[in-house]
Amino acid sequence: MDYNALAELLFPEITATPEEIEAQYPKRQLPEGAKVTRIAPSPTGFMHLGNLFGAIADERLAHQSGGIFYLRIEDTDQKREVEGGVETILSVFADYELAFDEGATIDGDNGTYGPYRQRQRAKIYQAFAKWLVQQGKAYPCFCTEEELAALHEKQAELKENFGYYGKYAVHRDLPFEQIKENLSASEPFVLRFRSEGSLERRVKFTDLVKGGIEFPENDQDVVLLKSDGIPTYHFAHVVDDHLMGTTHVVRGEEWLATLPIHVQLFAAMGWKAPKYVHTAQLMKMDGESKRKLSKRKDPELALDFYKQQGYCVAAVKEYILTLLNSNFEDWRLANPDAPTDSFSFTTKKMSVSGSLFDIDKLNDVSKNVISKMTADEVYTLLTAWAAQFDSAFCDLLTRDPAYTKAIISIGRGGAKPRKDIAVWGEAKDYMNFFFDALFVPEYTYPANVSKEDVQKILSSYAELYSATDDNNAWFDRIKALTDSIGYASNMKDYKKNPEAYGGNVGDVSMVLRVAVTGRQNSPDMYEVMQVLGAEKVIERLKKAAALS
RNA sequence: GGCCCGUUGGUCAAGCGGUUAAGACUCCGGCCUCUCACGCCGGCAACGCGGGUUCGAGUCCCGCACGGGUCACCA
Repeated sequence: MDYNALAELLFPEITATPEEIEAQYPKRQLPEGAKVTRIAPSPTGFMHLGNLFGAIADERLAHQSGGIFYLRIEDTDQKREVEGGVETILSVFADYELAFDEGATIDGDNGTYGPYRQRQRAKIYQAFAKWLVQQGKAYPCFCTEEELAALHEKQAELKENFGYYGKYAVHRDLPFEQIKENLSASEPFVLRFRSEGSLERRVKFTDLVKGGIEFPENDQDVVLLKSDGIPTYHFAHVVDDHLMGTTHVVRGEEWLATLPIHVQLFAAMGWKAPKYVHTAQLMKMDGESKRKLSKRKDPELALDFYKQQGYCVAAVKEYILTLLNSNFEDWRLANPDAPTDSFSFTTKKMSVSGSLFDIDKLNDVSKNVISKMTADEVYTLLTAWAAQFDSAFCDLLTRDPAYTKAIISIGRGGAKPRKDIAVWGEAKDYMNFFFDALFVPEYTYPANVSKEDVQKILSSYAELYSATDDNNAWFDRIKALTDSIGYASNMKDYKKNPEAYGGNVGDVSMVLRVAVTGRQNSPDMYEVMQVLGAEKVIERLKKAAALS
């Protein structure tokens, strides 16, 4: 077989040589040890937690080492591509503040190792494919989908391994004349790799997460170029990551099974393979068993869902980091206020087995993250969320920013900050009584306090309240009121001899709390009254008295 | 079915031949306290099974079981 003639027959319009292309992608000039990583999603219009998982690892690995983190769009499957898919990807990474040094952007590409969209690189892959054909390492296969399906069935019956290999690789040695004839009849074909691998031989490999692994060589004649001339993942990965100088490929462990193919392809091209980091899958409970997060089955794990619920970016990132590096949590405990970027991320601390996504843990992390924010930060994030998902609430929040910030400030700062909300979606319930429009009181008083006493407490306190009191003076007044109606102002006294009193200072406080906030749980009453203002407090006391 | 990866409390996980088998989340008590939250103290709860190796095994080896992944002109 004249492979040069075959190459010309197959790719008459491709003139670029591998050398010429390589010249356009010079070796990157980076400091010693700098890692080049990439995130390479498909524009399917859907991003979920798993995508972020890898992206955060990529970003840290690159930027921590003074390297490059870039975005490549893997749009080789036109069938699955949706309109705006690239925009979705870009907006998610923008939301999560993952900064790319180069790659696809909204108006094109940024960087000198592009193009960063694979379909635009078709000619590049084809040039390398042609070169493989010239060496007899690749050949056209005219099998139809039906024929391949039939082959699969036959192999199932015979209990043989599935796929296109060995004796089943029927078009492996098609005569030149036959190929020429098929081509002139416009028969579609794919370009397959001619595998010299054998299941008898084993290859050893080191994965940065899994450690040493060993597997049989690949014996499949995998598809390099699909019938539309666009490469499969396998070929695109090898060509792109070589040309673009990727040093570390971070990807999900579902790729482990195809690693023999990639290793084989790199060797066939005469290139050095990158280091691989196969990350354990994020799992989800499905009935009794765990399973990999699935795009189709788990829409609630779409990043959109978190955005809608009002999980803040910092919290989601922080949670992912705890999953990604097992020592992150301890580090955070020891360095509560350090920026996450100062944590030294390492592939050595990545888990080998898949972990279950735990919403309770995320909520806990989120409460901590929010509790450490300033009131201004919370105000900015909360109103931004509300603007998108609850515009009526947003109007209330932004009507008087100083007032809203005062609400947010309650219990904030100090050594023991409140941790009331995990997601912005909970904020409305938490603070509703501060807004008349949302104030729907439920006047349920302590059972041991008589109606008369409720009236007494409410009317007396309406006269007593002074907004200029400090916290102690404020409580002294309540205690005085408590004594005046024959209740115990000292809890210890009360506990010693409960029969001697009608109730205690806690009961009195509760009556006031119910009247002012319309419920039995609230943040610190003194602060609540300060924020509400004397006028509103007295108005609420009177309203409650009238309705009780 | 073949191949590959994995298996410590409900969840996330330390552990690297000798530990009372850490810690975090959840849950349950208690304390603090004007409620809640925070905080503090305490509690429940784990090395998949069977063989080896060894004075000694969660840790090493071999089987098995179970779970997961993968076997496309999808990535």
